[in-house]
Amino acid sequence: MTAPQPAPSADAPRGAAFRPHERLRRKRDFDAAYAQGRKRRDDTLLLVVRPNGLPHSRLGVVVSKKAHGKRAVDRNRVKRVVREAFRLHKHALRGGLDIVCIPHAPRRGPVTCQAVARSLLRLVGRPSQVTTDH
RNA sequence: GGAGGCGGCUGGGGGGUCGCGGCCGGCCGGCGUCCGCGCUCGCGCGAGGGCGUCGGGCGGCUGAGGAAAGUCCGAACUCCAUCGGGCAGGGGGGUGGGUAACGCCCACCGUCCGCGAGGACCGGGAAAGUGCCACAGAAACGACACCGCCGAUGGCCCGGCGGCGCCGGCUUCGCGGCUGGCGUGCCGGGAUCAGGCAAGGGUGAAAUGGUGCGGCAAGAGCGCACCGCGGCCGUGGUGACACGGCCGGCCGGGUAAACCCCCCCCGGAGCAAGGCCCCGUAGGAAGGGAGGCGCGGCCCGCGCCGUUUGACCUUCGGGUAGGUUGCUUGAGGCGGGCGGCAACGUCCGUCCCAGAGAAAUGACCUCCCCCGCCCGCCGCCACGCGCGGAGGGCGGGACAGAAUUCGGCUUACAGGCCGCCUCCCCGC
RNA sequence: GCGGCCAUAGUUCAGAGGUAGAACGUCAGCUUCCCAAGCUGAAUGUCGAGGGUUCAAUUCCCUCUGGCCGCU
Repeated sequence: MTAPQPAPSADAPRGAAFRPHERLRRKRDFDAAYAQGRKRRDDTLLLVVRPNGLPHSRLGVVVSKKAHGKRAVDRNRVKRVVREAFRLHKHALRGGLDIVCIPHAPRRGPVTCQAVARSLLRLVGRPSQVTTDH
């Protein structure tokens, strides 16, 4: 296997949990990220990244009604997909960051877990993990 | 067999890997506190236990909908000290029931639609008053004129007849006969006047009830029959109303989802309600100030604060987007008995069934089920690339995600299942 | 989550139960050597969608759709 492939996994590895302390839960967390963070983007995601001084990273997801549709079920699906991608690949991402993840409006089909994972690895992937994925 | 009506139910199923929220029970670790024990004169140190709290990990149970949606009604609950009057304002509107309540539900009535099963209806009042009814049309709220029809009756004009009266001419001795004029009478005509009439008049959404017969000068509910309308009476029904009889000839419309009248209902805000805790150069400064605030459109009533201790208002300054509670046992679900046509009520048994908070039910794989398309194979064949069967490949399986909680309504929705009923065709 | 408001020409807005208007903009002509300004004239709407009341609805009523605002 070559560079950052997302785990194609029918059977996902154990230990890839996503706990409440790994989330951005307060408005001030988001505000701090917007005020001090750096933006990184590709054609799938827009990330706002800020070092948080913790041993682990924290993730917040922003899904607007304008970009992802009026129905709550669609927006919730996008959030779950992003969290799932983060959960399965956080070991391959740089630690100690607050990450606000804003998916772009989908063109051609829904937001998929694999596409989000690919973007995360490209934008905030851990450099030492590039060749040792498996 | 075909077409349709109504009601109810369901809303893919099994397995695997990795995850998420909540509750419960152990385990490990940190911190706080308390207890007693050992060493020590003591400060203190060490091992242990209880409680609380935080974090990690393990096990068990559990975790979206019929609409969770829209927020259109109604309530519960909480706060507004109390909710008490009146006005204003808003809402509802056949009748009788159901319900905690409702604008909801059930049954019935009426009108309209459908061959029918059935369906639709914001369905009180227009002789209490006001407003509006464009264009067209003779006329639109009054009806009266206009066009038009008639002109029976009384006049007028024209023609005819000959009855009568008067006057005259011719003839006759005369009676009489013929003839002319006037008046009168009768008949016919004119539609000229008085007058009669409301049938008809391209219109229009709507024109003083409709159809038919009689009647008349022409007509007209003028008369009659049926229908429609109104009134009275009787019968049935709790009632809306229905049926029957008699009477009135019917002096008139529409619109109240226009104002309005009648009857009934309604205080306001909303779980970001509200309670507790934590934090807080804090009970700050300046100016105005005798009244102000509480309830929110107004008034009254009532209560509270204030005019020495300064209520209240304006500006400046300061603090807040933390925790916890409210938070899920409820007009509750399921099963059965009884009452009721039904909505529903009642009794008994049984069950506990999501409680998040940048917001949990997800991701991926696989098998089955259903549907559509394509491929080749087999069988039937009234050969129509039609039907049936096993198989392979591809695609699809709706609407949609709890946020204080219920009762409704409305809107969205693939497919499937069940029950009752109607109409048409065929066979026996 | 709860509560409130709006939708009419390309844009900003009027409007009343009876064939829908203003301003700006657009287009054409005149004027100018040319442009601007000025003058003259013209084009234009399923009145957000569906249903109901009415003879008649953009207006009145109901249901949707889209958009905007507020909350300690």
